[in-house]
Amino acid sequence: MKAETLLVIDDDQDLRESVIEILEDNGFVATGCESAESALQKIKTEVPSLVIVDNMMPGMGGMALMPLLKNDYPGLKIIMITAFSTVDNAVAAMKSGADDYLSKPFRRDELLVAVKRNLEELKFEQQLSEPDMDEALSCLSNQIRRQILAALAEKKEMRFMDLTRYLGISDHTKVNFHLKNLKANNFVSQDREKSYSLTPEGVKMIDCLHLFSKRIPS
Amino acid sequence: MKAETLLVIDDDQDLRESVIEILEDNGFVATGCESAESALQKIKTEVPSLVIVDNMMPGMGGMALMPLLKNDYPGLKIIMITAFSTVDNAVAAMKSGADDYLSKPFRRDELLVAVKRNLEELKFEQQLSEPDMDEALSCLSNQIRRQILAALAEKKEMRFMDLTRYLGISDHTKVNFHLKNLKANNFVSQDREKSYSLTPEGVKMIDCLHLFSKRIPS
DNA sequence: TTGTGTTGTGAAATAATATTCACATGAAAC
DNA sequence: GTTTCATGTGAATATTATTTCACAACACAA
Repeated sequence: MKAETLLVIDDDQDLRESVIEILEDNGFVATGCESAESALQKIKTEVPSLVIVDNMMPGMGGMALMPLLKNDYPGLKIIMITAFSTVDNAVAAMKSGADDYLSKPFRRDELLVAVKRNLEELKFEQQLSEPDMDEALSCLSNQIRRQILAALAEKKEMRFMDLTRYLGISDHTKVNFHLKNLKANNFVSQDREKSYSLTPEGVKMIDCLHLFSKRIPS
Repeated sequence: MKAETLLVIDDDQDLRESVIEILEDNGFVATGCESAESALQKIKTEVPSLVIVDNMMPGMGGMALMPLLKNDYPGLKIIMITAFSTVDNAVAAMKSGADDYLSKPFRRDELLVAVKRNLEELKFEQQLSEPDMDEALSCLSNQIRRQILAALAEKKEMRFMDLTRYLGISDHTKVNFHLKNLKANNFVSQDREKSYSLTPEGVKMIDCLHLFSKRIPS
């Protein structure tokens, strides 16, 4: 995994270089651009993980640049810095795609906190194709298993044959098959009395399903 | 399609009622709650399209309420209003899930513009045709397809062989197979120039994956 | 004891998914 | 024009997932 690079876009050379220095002092790899236009050019050859962009610049301003960047590089994190900050401006910046917003002058640690936090979030978001998501999703991709989870979420605890009848499935071994699968994935557990119930992980899965169906009402 | 309802959450009865009146004068259906807690309760029985929430309230504040709402009802639009607004507070509000932010006191038309704009956005987002859960989940249960979606989300647009190489898969027909699947499910489309990109539904799937990965790491 | 319902196992059959291979087309490069 | 790469198809194969079936242990009631 290659190092994350940061790009500082600001027409004020002093500020730009001092920001770069702060970042480099803290182990980041940072470069600079003096305008939005040159930044767009530069990013074509190397896409940074995060850009820090000034609002007011000759030519294209930071506010106009951000939608372009987010459009071409949706994963890119953007921190906007601005001298004459107002609430409205901050809200507009966030709506235009800024992930964070700093008012000038800012302290060195404010900058670093913002940078680190956003890089953390980026890393987190990039974890999309993780292995244990595999199991969870393939488990959930089966309708009967979803029904079982839903039934257990509803009834809290059920015995085997009650469950199969509840689901209206005639072949009990079929239910058993899926139940075993859920047990193996630790979404369902069986207590001493042979009753089945959701594990905490199972409850989480139900949660996910709810989010899903809310996000995908059909 | 039933009328959109708006919910105004504010402990200040005068302000709450005047906001509701403004909204009703303009043809909206609006109700009120005097606390975050009672709002959570109320929303369980009827989910509004948009909520207007005050920042400072006894008990749970608006800032704490928003993530809860966004978590349970991701489609819900939230406008935060606040008396002592600062840039930092506005930024924090937007990061916590606010879709818009108004400083008190606000003019009647500021409120109305914000409400209308957010309801427009909501309508727009809902117009995208919705995939169903079975298809969505079985599509997402395959790792390569998730990687393709993630790659396209990241790069916005890719040609076939670039995608194949990007994923590090030697057999291009394998990628083709999954790409065809994604195309068939309308998560990915191909433009005139043979480049592949996410459809709006595909973007939604990426969203769902994010929801997922935020929940799974226990 | 005999029957009846519950809860299970494992193997075999079947269905669904995924991978590989052999080949084809058209565009660009040499 | 020949080579090379990008893009793609369809059939054969391999792999997984799911269903079905035959059977068995146990409890409990008639």
